[in-house]
Amino acid sequence: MRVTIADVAREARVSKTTVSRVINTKSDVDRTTAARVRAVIAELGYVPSSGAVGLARGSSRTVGMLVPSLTWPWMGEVLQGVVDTVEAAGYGLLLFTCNRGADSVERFTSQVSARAFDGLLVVEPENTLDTIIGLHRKGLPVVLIDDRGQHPEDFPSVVTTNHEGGASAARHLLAGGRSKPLVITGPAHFGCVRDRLAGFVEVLPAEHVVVGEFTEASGRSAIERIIAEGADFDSVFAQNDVSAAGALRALRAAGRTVPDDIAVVGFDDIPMARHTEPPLTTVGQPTRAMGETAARMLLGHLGGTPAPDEPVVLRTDLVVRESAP
Amino acid sequence: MRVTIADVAREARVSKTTVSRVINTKSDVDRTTAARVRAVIAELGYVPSSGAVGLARGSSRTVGMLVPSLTWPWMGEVLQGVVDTVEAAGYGLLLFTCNRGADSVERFTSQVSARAFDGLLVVEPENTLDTIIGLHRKGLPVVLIDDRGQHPEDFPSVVTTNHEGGASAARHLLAGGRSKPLVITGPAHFGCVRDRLAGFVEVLPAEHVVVGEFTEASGRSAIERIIAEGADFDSVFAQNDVSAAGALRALRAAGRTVPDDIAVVGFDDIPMARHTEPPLTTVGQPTRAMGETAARMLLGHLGGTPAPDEPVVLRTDLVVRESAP
DNA sequence: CTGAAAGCGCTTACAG
DNA sequence: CTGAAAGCGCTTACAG
Repeated sequence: MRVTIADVAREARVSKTTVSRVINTKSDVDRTTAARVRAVIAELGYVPSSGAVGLARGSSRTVGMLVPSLTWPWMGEVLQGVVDTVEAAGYGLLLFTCNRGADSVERFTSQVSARAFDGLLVVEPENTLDTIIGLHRKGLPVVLIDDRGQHPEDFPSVVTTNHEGGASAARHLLAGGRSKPLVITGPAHFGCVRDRLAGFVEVLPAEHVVVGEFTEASGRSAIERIIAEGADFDSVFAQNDVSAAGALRALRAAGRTVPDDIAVVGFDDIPMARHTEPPLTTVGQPTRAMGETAARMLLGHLGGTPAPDEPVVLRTDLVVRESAP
Repeated sequence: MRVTIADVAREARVSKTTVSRVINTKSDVDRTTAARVRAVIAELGYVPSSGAVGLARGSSRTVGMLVPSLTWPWMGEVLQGVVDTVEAAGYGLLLFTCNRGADSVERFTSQVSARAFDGLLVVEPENTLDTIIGLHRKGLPVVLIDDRGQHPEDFPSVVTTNHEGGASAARHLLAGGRSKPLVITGPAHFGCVRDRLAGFVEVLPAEHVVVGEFTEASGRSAIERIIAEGADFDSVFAQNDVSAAGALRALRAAGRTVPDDIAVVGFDDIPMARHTEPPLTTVGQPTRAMGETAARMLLGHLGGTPAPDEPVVLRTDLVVRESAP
């Protein structure tokens, strides 16, 4: 049978109130009484029921996290950062991915109403931003981990320096003597895509820009198309590593040598980047730090610190490998 | 203010008992009464508090999952399989990684006593098996996702055909005309390492066996060492893809061509496997299915279906790519 | 078919 | 410094 606060109270010959006070280390408990209660707690192996505590206190000491997918290359790092931070604070992490359409979004929002968690971290799944904003308006603390650069105003979020990241890629290529870049972007409606491109072309104007889809296939076909067109280019800036990997493959298939003929720079620095042939120079995103920072912001908010209304900006960093030395 | 069952009852002019019966679709409620209650529920946007329900019912409709790391290449797939299954059943998923030593293991076990979840899925973090077994003995439903082949007897678990996987790699190399394989294993104390090796050598005896660590560096150094020794080999079976990637790199550095000089086969089929140079032939593990299966077993157990006492075995499948055509 | 009441295991004014 | 009692929002015998 479960050990309850009543058992502890009886055994220690005090009231449940006093036991509660000891557990929650309130002042105003006699030192020897407190010691006796603690001894009984240890002896009985008592642990407060999280459900009961949550009900009585009106909070669950649990944080929710909503993500579009768990298999994206950088998601593991973000999650790890979140879990580490949340666990260290004594909170639990409830994980959701609503990838079954409207139905599952609804299921998710009902968990919110059920008060299953006190606050929410979100990497936005496609078409859920309105829902998220709605929940936030209704009082749910939310922090957005913004991988797309399209957070609404005044919304607590962590972002990275996409513009500067693009610029750093351009500076690196320029310093390496490249002047005719091909840019393979991601989907055009993402803010990060616009920012990375803007940062890049400010430093190094690009005659060739192909809109990709952040997929290997789109990276590959961008190269195939541009080569078929007979375009003249000496370098590639792919806006994520996955499409950069596709580009590397297509270049090799076309008989172009990387980096001698064509230098290639990616974006993200996912684990795969060090295993491509040749290893990929890329603009690294601090994925783990993004998770940690977002979690800290949310926990802070739950603890009473007002969330910053400006997005928190984390730095990207160029990682130089063989594809663009 | 939160809408409670009392609000619904008042508005629908019935007792809380009746509302509860409607929510939980018990029989014995007048059709028109039920309809009226449902209408009020919809109108008020009432959602039962998960904490209160859990407390009253003694269960949380939440499953816990304990993993050693969230950044391992195949963990995302396992997690996705788990989350999909658990969500579809209307359960929540509480995620734990106790990678801060004994301290965090303790924190985790106290969550168990707190009844934060009804059952546990675990990919065993180093040195926690005893704790897990202890929790299971005390009545916590547990299903082990066994990536190492070292589950105790009579423990509900899902495993893969490591022995057959090793054998399939050997058969493939043999069919390709290879006869002098080098095997790069993982840590010797893992059951899966022994099984994969045993399956392999039953088909194709290996003169050269190097104990690795499932890391890129260990794969690389295994090749460097064996080449330095002047060993004669025409193929490599690396027991995971990460070390196979290291092997590919070292072979290239040593001027050996893959697959012409040396054929290479890995194990796992992580996403990276299709991006190595050349793309890696590998023994695929059904990682997502492992997660799904384990989750289904656990949910079934929570629902009353007795858990199978034999491990559930999932099939590995050879994926042929260019490194060993 | 329906409801009053007790109970799940805590916390928190309130009173002393 | 301590305790009795009410309350958090549900479910579940029990009685009708």
